Amino acid sequence: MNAQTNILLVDDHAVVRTGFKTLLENQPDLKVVAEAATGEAACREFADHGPDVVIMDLSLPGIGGLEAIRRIVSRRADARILAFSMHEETIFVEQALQAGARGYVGKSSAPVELVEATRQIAKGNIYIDPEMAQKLAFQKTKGGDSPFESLSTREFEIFCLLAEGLSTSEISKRLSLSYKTIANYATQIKSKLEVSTPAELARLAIRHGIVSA
Amino acid sequence: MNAQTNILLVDDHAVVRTGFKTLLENQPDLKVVAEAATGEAACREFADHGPDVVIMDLSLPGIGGLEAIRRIVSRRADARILAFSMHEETIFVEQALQAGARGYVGKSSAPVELVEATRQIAKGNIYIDPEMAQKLAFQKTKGGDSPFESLSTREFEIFCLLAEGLSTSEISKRLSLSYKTIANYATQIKSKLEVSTPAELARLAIRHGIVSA
DNA sequence: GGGCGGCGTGGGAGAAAATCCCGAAATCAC
DNA sequence: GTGATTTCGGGATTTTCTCCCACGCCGCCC
Repeated sequence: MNAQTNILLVDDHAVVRTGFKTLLENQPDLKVVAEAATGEAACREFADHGPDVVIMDLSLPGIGGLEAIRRIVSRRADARILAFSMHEETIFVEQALQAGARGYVGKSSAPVELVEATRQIAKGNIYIDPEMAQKLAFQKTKGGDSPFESLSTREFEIFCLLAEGLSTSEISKRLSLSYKTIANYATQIKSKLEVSTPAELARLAIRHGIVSA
Repeated sequence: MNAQTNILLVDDHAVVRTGFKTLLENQPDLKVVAEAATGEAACREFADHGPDVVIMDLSLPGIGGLEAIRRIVSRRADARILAFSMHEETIFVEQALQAGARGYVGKSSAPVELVEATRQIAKGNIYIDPEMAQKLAFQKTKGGDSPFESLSTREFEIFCLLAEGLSTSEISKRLSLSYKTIANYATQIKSKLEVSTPAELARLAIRHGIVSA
C-alpha cells in the first residue's frame, strides 16, 4: 500500500475539523479528501468518495454519529470508521464499537494517537484508546454497575437525546421514527433507569457525564 | 507591534489543542508559547509566560474555565483572554465576559474566526462570535440579565422543585395547591426561561448551580 | 380613594403527551 | 430452528399541558 490513506472527516465543529485536518495532513501518508458536519452529509460523502477511513465525531446534529456509523456500515460492511468523542464514559466506546466502528479515540488522547489510530484502522486493524480499553476491561471484570447497561443501543441513543432536552416529537423527527415509538421508548427508559420525570433523567445523565450541563 | 503574538492555549483535550496550535501557527504572527490542560495549570503557565493572549476552553476538569479566567484576571486585570466553548447557549458568553474574558468563539464558528478573534484581542479589542453576539443582543432587548430574575418568588420556588425532578402532581401535593396551578406555573416558567422540556429546565438549573446534578 | 399592574390561585376546553397493552418483523443466541 | 431480544408502531385510555379566562389581594402612583 503505497498510496495515501484517504480520509472522510466528520465533525460538526468547523474549528475542530480544520484543526484535525491540519494535524492529519502533516503526515505525508494521510489525506483528508472530504469533510462533513452532519450524519446525513457523512453518508453522502462516504458514498461519493469511498474513503479508506472515516473519522467520525459521535455528537452530531441531526442523526447522531452512532446512527451515521450504522448507516454507513449497513451499506458497506467493510467500512473503516474511527469514532471520536469528547466523552470519557466507556459506555460510548461500547456503543460505537457495537454500531460498527473499528476504533475509538477519546478527548484525553494524545494527538499522535489520532494519527496512529487512523493508520491502524486503514490497515484493517482495530484501535481503541488504551486508556479507554483499560477502563473498559476493568469494568468488564468486575461486572457492570452502570445503570445504563440495561439499556439497548437504541434506548441509549434516545436516552441521550431526551437528556439533552429534546422533546419526544423532536426526537421522532430527527430519527425519522413515529412519535409513538419514541414515547414508548421514553416510558421504557424511565422505567429501566427508575426515574419518573425527564428532569430526573437529565440529572442522571449529567451526573454520569453522558451530557454536559 | 512587529513581534509575534504569544499565546497560551488551554484545553483539556489534547487532540483539539494540537489541532488549534497547528491552525494558529499557520499564521506567521501567532505563536503558541504554552499549553495547559487544566485551570490550575493555566494559571501557572500564565504567571510563567505572561502571554499576550490566552485561549481558554470553558469546560475544564477541576476548576472550570470560568474560574480560571477569574483567577487570571484578578492577578492581571489587563489579561487578554479569549473564551472558547462547545456550547451554543448565550449564557456561556455572558458568564465568560463577566468573568473577564475579552472575547468568545463558539462551536459553530469558522476556523478563521478563531484566528481573527485572537488578533483582535491581542490588539486590545474585544471579539465575540457574531452569531452569539446577535443572539445575546436579541435576548437583552427582550429582558432579563439573569434568566431567573424574571421569575417571581413563587415561580422560582416551583422552578427549583421541577428542576429536582418532582412531577407536577408531586409539587401540587407538597405545596398544597391545585394541580392546575402548578401546571400553569410550569408552563409560565418554561416560557420565561425559554426552554420547552423539563430536561432542559433541569440542565439550566444545574448550570446555574440552583440544584446539584 | 380609585385606577392599574402584578402576583397567587385555579377552572374549562381542547390539544398533546404518556402509559399500558398488544403485535409483527428482524436479529441474535444457542 | 426455536426462543429470546430488539426495534418499531397501532389502539385505547389516562394524564398532563396549554391557552384563555377570572377572582382576590397587595402595592403603587397621582
